[in-house]
Amino acid sequence: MLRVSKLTDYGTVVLARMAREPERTFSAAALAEAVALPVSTVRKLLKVLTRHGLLNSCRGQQGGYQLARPPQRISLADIIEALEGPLGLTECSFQHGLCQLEARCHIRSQWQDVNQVIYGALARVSLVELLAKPSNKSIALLNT
Amino acid sequence: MLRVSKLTDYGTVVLARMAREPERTFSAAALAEAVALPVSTVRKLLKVLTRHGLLNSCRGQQGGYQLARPPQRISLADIIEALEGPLGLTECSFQHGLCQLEARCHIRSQWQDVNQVIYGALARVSLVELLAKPSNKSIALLNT
DNA sequence: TTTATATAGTACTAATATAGTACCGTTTGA
DNA sequence: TCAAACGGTACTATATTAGTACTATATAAA
Repeated sequence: MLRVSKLTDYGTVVLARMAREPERTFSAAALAEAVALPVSTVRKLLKVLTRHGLLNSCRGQQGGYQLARPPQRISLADIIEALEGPLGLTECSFQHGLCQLEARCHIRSQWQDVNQVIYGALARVSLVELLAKPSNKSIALLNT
Repeated sequence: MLRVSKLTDYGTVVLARMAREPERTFSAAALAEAVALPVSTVRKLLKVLTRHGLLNSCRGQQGGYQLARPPQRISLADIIEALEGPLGLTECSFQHGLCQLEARCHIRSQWQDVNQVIYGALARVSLVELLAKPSNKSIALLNT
């Protein structure tokens, strides 16, 4: 239903939590505790986010994870791309040649436009906006 | 990967084809032929679109399907909602009480804003835009 | 140098959703 | 009356997602 995966959903929750203390280093266990999610799940999540450059990690005692960039420079688009791969509403908008209709299809380029617009909207929401308590603020921002 | 289902994808192709002859009544077989998709699949698709008011149907010999509204009044948002249910990027944005984190979650309302923005973008693309050959036209439109 | 802590990588199972198809019933025009 | 065409539903196979566990490696502190 045009839904992000649960892992992505969790990702935004976890990253938003981290954004409240952007300098702090969190262990997976501490984060799981803070957002009330299973440790295994949070661990998986953090690994992926690290691999995609949104987090820095440090092993060993006193190790943990830290935001790789200031919160205002980590967007929903970044998070979704890290956890779900490149955004593409249709198969054909993601990669050429997968769709057998491609030759006869007249609407491929239009889907690509739509993708770009949605990407733009998601890119304009950073962890800072995500964290902002009151609503309607981000909306205003997004519609510029 | 933030992707619409194949059925939705097919739906846009089929409806775009119908929009090229907005007054014409198409049988499922004729449409399937026109867009090179299996008849069974197209049949399923048309039934759902009819149930959701995007098409009018007529049974019997000489029966078939017809756009229920002028093409400029049928949007991607309509199509996606018909085939995938109400748009909601996260579970919680769709319905209250599903997510156990809700009480402790600070970003629910932000997701709702994001949904609205994406809905708006999809609502602004009608079958007419979808059909328009050259690209970058819809983009300009969408960013207003 | 040893040990406890913490991440990295991977693999696996279960549950869910999607894709695709078929069948039977009903309506309607010729 | 018959054939064309939609309506509803059910079913199977496949793919994806969700959740979890296990082993290896790195690091800081004792």
